[in-house]
Amino acid sequence: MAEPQFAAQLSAVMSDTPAPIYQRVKQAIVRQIRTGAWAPHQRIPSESEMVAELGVSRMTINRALRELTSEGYLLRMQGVGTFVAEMKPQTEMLEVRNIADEIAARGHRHSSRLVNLQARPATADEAQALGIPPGQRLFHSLIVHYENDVAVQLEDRCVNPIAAPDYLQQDFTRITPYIYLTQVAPLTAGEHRVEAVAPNAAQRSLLGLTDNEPCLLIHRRTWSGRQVVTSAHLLYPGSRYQLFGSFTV
Amino acid sequence: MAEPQFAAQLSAVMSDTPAPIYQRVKQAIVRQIRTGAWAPHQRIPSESEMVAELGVSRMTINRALRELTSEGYLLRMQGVGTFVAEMKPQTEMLEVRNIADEIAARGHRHSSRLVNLQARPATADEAQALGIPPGQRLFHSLIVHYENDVAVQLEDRCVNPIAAPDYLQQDFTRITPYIYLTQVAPLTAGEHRVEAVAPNAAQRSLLGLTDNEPCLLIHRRTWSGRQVVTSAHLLYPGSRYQLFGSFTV
DNA sequence: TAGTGGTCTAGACCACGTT
DNA sequence: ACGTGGTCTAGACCACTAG
Repeated sequence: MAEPQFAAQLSAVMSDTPAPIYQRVKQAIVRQIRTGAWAPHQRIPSESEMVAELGVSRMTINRALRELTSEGYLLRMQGVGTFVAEMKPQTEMLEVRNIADEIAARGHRHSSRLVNLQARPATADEAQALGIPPGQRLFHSLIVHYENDVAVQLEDRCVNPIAAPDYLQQDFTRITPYIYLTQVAPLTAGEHRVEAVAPNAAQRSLLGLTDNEPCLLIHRRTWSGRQVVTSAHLLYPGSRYQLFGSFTV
Repeated sequence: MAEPQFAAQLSAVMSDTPAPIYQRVKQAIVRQIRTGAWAPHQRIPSESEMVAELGVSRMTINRALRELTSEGYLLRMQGVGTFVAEMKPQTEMLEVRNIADEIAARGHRHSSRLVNLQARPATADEAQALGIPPGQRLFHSLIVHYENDVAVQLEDRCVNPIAAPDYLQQDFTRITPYIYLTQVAPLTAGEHRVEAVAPNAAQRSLLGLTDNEPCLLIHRRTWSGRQVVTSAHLLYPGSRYQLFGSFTV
């Protein structure tokens, strides 16, 4: 019933910061969890108990608890109570950014060379990736991206003509396919896969690789509604590119 | 002033679903954005306008708008208004999961072989990664992880003795270093980097690779407070492992 | 039946930016 | 001065789960 420690924690937070009440309540709760005073799976005081102990309206307590739930700190079950969530930093994340943005963010110059742009029948693999019948007409583009004139990405892309009928008429030295496609077909979902591969002779030549150095291959598919808009293979020289991510619990 | 389209949208959503009001308001707004009726950077009706048009309390409208803001759909500026956020799915994410969990999730059997476990002086690189003086004593472990007896990860890990003094006494065939370390030193932050590399002879031997196939290398550092707890190199055979991620806008 | 969280309201005061 | 979003309250009704 009495939660002197929590009340003390809160009043401590109350006094020093001029933050909104719901923020201070959140801070106090996170502190209880971080210090271990409230362990995972443990039930924490109910909304009405906090209202009584802290002298704050229930809506304010509710907002604090709701936000902490959506942030992964708490689990709530109607009719049961509120519990400390299990610390699960098991699935951390890596950013996958647009190549042109990434180069610009480094303060470098992006340029590209259009190697191929045509309509042709889909191979079996391509048809499967795009969700169209094998042999059906698709658009294909092959572009090398440079960072300060050094090749950093080989973009091998298939496009569903239904989603972007004017794809072949674009100037892909001025606009990247990714940007164009998001303009004509607002993307709603996507997936990507990363693996390490050895480039073949044609790929080595296009990227200007002399030895057989390993490359990162990102295979990305993008949807607009139920329709696959595009399927791309992005090949990066291992020595010139890294994926990076950081996280905070 | 009059927003017949929006009001119509909302009443449509209102009628069919028995969802909470704030949810229906959110859906209606998202629909306005998805269909392009409300374009990026465009100002949308104010809270009080929505209250008048939709006959809903301001707190309910406020909750809908607040949640959509935290979900990235909207931008709000006090004293100015609420605006449609720019669609920026530029930085998509890849999951990086714990190897044991990942194998278990596939319904396969995880096992591991402890190749090395010792205390030794830090090399220059290791010292830098851990944030300790070069030559200072650290713990080192080298473990091969198997999925159904096929090697899928080589885990080369340095540990800060300050953070985990009993590291050498653990049985790492029963508990993975990652799990042990999160137990003794609650992690608060981390970073990782992924690149494609060619494995050396020792690495090939430990992973049971015959040819010189490319590998994914994940370098991960983990903090507990201001202290680096551990720095690990995780090496995956390219043919046996892929990172995967999917996203929805 | 009693307690929990989930939602909603009508009204209020405030800080902020524009005019 | 005015309209904006940011916050807070006191009270209410409901759905759900447990004993």
